[in-house]
Amino acid sequence: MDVQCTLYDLRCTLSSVSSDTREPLGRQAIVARAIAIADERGVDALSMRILARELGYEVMSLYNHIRNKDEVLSAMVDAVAAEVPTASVADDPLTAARTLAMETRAALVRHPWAASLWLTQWPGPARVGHMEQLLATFSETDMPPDVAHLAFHAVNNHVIGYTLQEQAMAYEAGDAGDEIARRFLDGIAAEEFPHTAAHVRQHLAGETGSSFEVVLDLILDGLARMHRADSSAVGTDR
Amino acid sequence: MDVQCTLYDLRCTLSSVSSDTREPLGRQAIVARAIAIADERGVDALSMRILARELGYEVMSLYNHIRNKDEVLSAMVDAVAAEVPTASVADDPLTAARTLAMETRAALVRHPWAASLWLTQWPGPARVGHMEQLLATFSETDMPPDVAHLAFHAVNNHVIGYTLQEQAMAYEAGDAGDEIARRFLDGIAAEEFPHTAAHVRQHLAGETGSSFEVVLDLILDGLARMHRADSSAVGTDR
DNA sequence: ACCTGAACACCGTTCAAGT
DNA sequence: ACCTGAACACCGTTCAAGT
Repeated sequence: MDVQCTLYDLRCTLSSVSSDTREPLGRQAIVARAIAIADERGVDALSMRILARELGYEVMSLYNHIRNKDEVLSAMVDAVAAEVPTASVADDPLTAARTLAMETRAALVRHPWAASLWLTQWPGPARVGHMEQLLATFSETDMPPDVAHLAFHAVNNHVIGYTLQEQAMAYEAGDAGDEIARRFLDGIAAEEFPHTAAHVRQHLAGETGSSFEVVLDLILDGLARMHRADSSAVGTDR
Repeated sequence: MDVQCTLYDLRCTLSSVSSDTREPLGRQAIVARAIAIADERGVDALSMRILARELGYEVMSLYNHIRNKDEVLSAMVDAVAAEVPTASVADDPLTAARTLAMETRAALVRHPWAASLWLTQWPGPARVGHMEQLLATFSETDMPPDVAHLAFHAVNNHVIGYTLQEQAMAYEAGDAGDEIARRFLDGIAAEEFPHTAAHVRQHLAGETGSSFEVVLDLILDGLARMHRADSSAVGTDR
């Protein structure tokens, strides 16, 4: 027993002196590595076993620091939510909402796996903070509460829905996102589906740049108009 | 060899006469059963092994009729797309687009697993038909092509984004969708996140019924206004 | 032509044992 | 306190053998 202790201590000493290249395991290190893997190779390539190997540990060691894989995924999205900068207080509420939407989208584009997890994973603190912020900006407008409620969902849906849709399009293609559109075009009978063929061709021609912003503005303008119509009570709308 | 053939034939005869309760295997039967399982227990509960067992076959038999699981999933969404009734030709284009959006949403609500597959799975014939139809209705308006292109994405994003978002909310709760909202409310500090707490309370109070339609109309109105502004060239907009 | 047993290379997670 | 070997109950898919 004396011997055992000595050997153990020796090993600890040795490893602390040098030789042990791996960083200490912990929730933060795990999540950071998971994000790196998902960024590089997609969420599908993220397994607990691979995650552990890349960290230099065995699979089971992870469970000393996190409850299960779901907790890792939750923490990953929350990290993305934390990347979204808080909107400037100086701006008027609606443009603050606009830039918040743009920044959220930017974060989701930086981490293409995040949009779908955003929907399915239980919201962590950063996500709740993000909600709070968007809701706060709408409450600073003079929208009535029910319109503000609506505004939150409309903007949120657009940000996530648009990004998901876009990423689904580019999913299988490598950097050349066109590849997939071209393959799709080849697959359908252009004479039977003329509008679809034309639509895809518009995409290939790149005539579809900033539609995220255009639709976002359309929604925000619609909301502004809505509450203006509301507050002017009797409609001298036109 | 003679004996073998006889035995085999005998078994075939017997089974065709009675005894063999299971229906013949085929692409259609497989997809139908897969949809039934996903409807009842969710997509996560759908494995090839379970699917085969419920059909009365071994797993590997499935691969005589379909290439892989992905093909099954693709066929499942396409079946949902096929459920969406074609819009009446009598309506004016924008209301036709509106009812098409509503019907699509209804189909996605009937099959809660379908919305996320809609985004990730390669579109089959019914999905292409669905695209074609929505694009066709917008092209029948007098929108310029670029606005029609935008309209397609805006409406599509809303339908899928809204439904996904909504289902994410109700995901873990059983029939009582409130359960999850209440749990969320308990989890956050109401004084730190007042707007978020208020928002969730609005949901619990049920003050949030038809927001899908309201936002849809907001988008469609915005689009109509947009092309009206476009076509009247010089803006006598107000 | 269609069904299937055995096998392969994976999963996430638990539990008891190690230091 | 933290790490880990062995094991459990799953996956999707292939291949060669059966009738």
